[in-house]
Amino acid sequence: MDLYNINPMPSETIASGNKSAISSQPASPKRVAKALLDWYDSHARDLPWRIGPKARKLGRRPDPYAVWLSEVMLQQTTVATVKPRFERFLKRWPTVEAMAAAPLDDVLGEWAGLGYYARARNLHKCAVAVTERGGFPDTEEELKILPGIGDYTAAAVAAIAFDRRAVVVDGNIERVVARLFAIDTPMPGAKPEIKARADDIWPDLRSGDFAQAMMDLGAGVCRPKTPLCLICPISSVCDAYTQGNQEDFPVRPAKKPKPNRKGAVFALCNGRGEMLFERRPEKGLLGGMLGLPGTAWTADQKDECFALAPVKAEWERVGEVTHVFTHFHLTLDVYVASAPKGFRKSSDQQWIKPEKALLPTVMKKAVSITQP
DNA sequence: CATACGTGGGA
DNA sequence: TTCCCAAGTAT
Repeated sequence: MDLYNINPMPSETIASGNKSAISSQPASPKRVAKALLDWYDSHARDLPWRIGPKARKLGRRPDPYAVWLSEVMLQQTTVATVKPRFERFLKRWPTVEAMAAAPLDDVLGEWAGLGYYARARNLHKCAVAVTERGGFPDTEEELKILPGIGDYTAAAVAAIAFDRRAVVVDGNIERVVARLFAIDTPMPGAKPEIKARADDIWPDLRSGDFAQAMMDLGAGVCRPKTPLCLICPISSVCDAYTQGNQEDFPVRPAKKPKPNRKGAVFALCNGRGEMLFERRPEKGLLGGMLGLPGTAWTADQKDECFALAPVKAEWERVGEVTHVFTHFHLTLDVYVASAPKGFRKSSDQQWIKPEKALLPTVMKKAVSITQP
């Protein structure tokens, strides 16, 4: 017998987590929403971009700029990673106008290490667009037009920053709803059904708090592995919990294996402790970021890669680095040389002290093994 | 609809 | 170690 497949205990005997739990039927949408909002009132996470439920009820609203910035940073990125980076961004550019006025390369540099660099390019583009129109739009429809703002972010900003009723569906809410209604359609086909079921229980009031309540529940209670159903405020109306198979939802298709790719990068050093970097093409992998010059990254490694080196020199192989991208494994040979006399960098290249270069992680790894 | 697009942390 | 995946978007 599954540990969790039991009847709900009397609320007094359960951890303080679900004092606000729904105790009995009927499980109307309104009761589900109330149970989650009550739970949020006492269990909301304290996050730097968030106005907590108490202050929110007193009329305080979060800065749309901060909400937007946090939502973009949180796309496919953990809260723990985002927290300090969000603080740095907000300190450096306190307003959307300030960010819009900054050079794109500064925004990319501040983003270095966070991944999915199209987000940073779109972040800057969006800041410019918002500044031109005099501020953030306050509807889902208008938000979704902006660069880097899709279904999720448009709904999240509309709900959290502007208190619009918007059905917000991220990975957490997807999981909560899939379990709540035991939706066994495989992802991503289940998305329309999940959105519809979320819509059913979504309240007209406190839409933003409800979105955050669902996300907090998904992150801390209705977790992907070993969900804490015993302290869940809505376990008694959860179909998956009733069936005892909460971990089976949502249903995900088997993942495909990642192919291997190889390449080489060339670390050219000058006499001033600097290294030669170049700006990567605007589109594609690590687009717009600084990196070491090198070969393309392909399935078959070529023996003679030195044609792609920045200059003919005494290249010494110092080792290799491995890195895992979303869709492939990379092994990078790393070569080092001193710039020959009379070497002239091209206009798209720049000399930077390696410890000061703002680089994507894979490039940081490559640079690190060139250091003594 | 499928694929490209990063990274780090936890089990 | 290996696998999973975290507040997705663009094409």
